[in-house]
Amino acid sequence: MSSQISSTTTGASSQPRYAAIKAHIRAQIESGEWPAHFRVPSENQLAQDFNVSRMTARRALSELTDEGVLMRSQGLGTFVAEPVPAGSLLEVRNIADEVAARGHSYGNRILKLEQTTASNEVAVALGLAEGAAVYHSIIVHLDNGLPIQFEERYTNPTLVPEYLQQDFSAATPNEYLTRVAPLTEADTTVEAIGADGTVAEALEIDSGSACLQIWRRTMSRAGTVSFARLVHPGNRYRLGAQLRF
Amino acid sequence: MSSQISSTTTGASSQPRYAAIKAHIRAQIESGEWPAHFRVPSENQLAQDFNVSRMTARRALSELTDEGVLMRSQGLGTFVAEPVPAGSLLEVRNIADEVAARGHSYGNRILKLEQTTASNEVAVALGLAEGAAVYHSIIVHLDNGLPIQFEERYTNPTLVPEYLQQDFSAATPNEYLTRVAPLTEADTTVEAIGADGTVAEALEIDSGSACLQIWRRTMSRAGTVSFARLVHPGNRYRLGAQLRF
DNA sequence: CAACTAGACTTGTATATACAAGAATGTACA
DNA sequence: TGTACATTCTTGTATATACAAGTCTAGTTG
Repeated sequence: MSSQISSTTTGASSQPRYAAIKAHIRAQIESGEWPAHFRVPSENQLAQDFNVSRMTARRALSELTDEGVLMRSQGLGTFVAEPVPAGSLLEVRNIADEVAARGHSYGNRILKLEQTTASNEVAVALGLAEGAAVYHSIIVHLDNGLPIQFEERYTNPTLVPEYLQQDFSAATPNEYLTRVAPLTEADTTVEAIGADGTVAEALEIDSGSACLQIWRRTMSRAGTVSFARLVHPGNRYRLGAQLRF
Repeated sequence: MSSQISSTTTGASSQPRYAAIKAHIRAQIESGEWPAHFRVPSENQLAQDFNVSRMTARRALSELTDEGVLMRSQGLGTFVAEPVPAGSLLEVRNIADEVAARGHSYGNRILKLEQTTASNEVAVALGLAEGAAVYHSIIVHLDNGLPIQFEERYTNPTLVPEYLQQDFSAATPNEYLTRVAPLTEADTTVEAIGADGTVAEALEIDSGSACLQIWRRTMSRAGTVSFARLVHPGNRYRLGAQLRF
């Protein structure tokens, strides 16, 4: 019943031997044969079944553990892990939609809309050379007339050439960008900061008061589209996410 | 010329030998000594420097590669990867693991561990009657001795009766809870606040300075297990997430 | 019966060794 | 000059071995 691997030589050709063991285990789990908490064969057992050394069998189990597929416990054994949530919550949502969903009126103030040269930080984030031309916009979003988000955005002009000509009082940058350059990926970082002078004035809050700052790099197939810094007054905004296991 | 291993016994005591190598490499990178794209010593070089076998040095490099800290290329060498954002937003992760993953030492201070009665807010969150008995704990988590998280937690005693008897210096509440009551779902809310007196003192920061506050309700099959408020100093913590579309 | 102990598992760490395979640098030869 | 080859780095795969350490079971002992 056990599959016998014939070739003695190590660096066979196509794929390493531990990959075959990983594939086998994955197949059992995906077929439902091995449910969550099922105890998978031990290292020694797998080594025997697949005719490899224990260290090779171990590698298969270790990698699957790192990948969240299995769980191991010294002395007990190796078990199939709970299925992962995988679902990406915390969608990249349009602030205007969010305000509308609350039944409030949306508005904005465009503080800046210009072409400038990329600083080192911006260049790295957008994958451009330092000093390259980039579009730069600063917009304050209003919820029932009250500032709710300070948006500073750097956009890649090679991917979105008509950015500066847009009417952002009609459609937000986010809305426009997702239409012209469908997103494939986004890096998001959340941190707490004290508002500096510029932000405080724009959001009509005291300088130094706690704000939620979100950095977001959005990428489409062609490259990094845009790099935005979104600042919310701490007491007027919350980020929510629901995770499932 | 071959490395002479003095101590014959393998499992020394505190931490494995490859961990020391990982920590060393991390330190060089974090100090700026080794910038992005810097070529790190080869497996053989590290093996010699740290007086371990090549396979042990290799393990350190491999794990750091899996963690996104390094990049390897057969025939060329091992290089420092582009810096990536910290913390992971989506997964409900153990703060102790997160600290350990950074190669830092974890510690905590238990400020409170008691049984009390549920306020209205707590009762609603846990699905209990107002005034019902709940467990209440306050713990400060340390990263290299520096406070990095203030954790205030209310736990449902009907689901986790032995909560108060746990030794939280050994396993964090998160760790313990996920063991005894496997999670099925979690609500997470992130906001920015100014630190109040209690939090400021516990985190050793100035009162009023910006903090990331995370509310998290964790549910298992049997009901709502726990309701936690996690406060991070804004300048010592970031939440990151990578979303795919 | 309870408590301890010894063994038989398990995973975890560490080493020494071998060969495969990618990449760079030199050197010899046409 | 330039191509081909050998050398020497590097990382990647695989094995055999040893001991450490966690967990359970069965047997022994008080």
